[in-house]
Amino acid sequence: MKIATWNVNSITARLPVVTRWVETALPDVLCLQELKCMDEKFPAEQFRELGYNSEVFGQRTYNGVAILSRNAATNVQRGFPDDEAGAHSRLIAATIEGVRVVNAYVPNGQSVGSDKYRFKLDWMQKLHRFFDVHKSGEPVLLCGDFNVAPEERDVHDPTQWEGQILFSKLERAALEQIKGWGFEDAFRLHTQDTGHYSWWDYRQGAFRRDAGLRIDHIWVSDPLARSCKESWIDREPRTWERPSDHTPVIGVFDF
DNA sequence: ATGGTAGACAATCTA
Repeated sequence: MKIATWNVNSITARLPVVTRWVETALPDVLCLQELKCMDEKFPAEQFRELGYNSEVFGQRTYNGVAILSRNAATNVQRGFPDDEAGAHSRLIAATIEGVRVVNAYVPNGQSVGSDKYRFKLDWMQKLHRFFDVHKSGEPVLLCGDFNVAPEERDVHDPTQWEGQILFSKLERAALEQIKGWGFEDAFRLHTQDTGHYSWWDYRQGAFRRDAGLRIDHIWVSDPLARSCKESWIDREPRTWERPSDHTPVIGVFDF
């Protein structure tokens, strides 16, 4: 099973780039974030032609997540169980080939200490509690745009980023709390060095300078960690015309 | 020092 996660920053703007990548990468499962469109605008037919089923949790203008899969997705869950009407579309989960796949778009948080920062920390607490119903012996995979770089080696300039949004102490602690459920970072099962990033700001030539952060992740419970053959970040789509500011993260499992 | 760029959607908001 080959699974990928990608924040596409508008699926309608990014459709050419995403279909081009899918045609050669051929993931079995593709988790998308930041669709920026409602369910009825999602290009499900185009993905159907490429052989994918789409489970979509859209939202007008902001957010929106989807799980595309070659095989059937069952028990699809949209949002947190206690979400009220008008809650952000940031979470979708489905069972595919026996794996509980959870696709999360963690809030950006804007700036440390802001209302959006507190919303981010609250949302991450909710995500932590979301796994209360699962045991770490089950095959569970949590992926998406976590909007947090876990460690210094995931940041191009840790000194500059220390205490900033995406790399502040409380965000990293909240991430550790979620991980404490029993997750392992699939990417770090195989690669230990620095210089691997999944996001580069559109501004100030960040990609050209390789001024990136590793904020998109695939986390897995023990049964999946033991069957994880490879995990990498494919930075090629970030070099294409009209790219997303994020690039796909991939994991391959014998499962 | 509060920019810089991209997207949605029509004056700002979010990232």
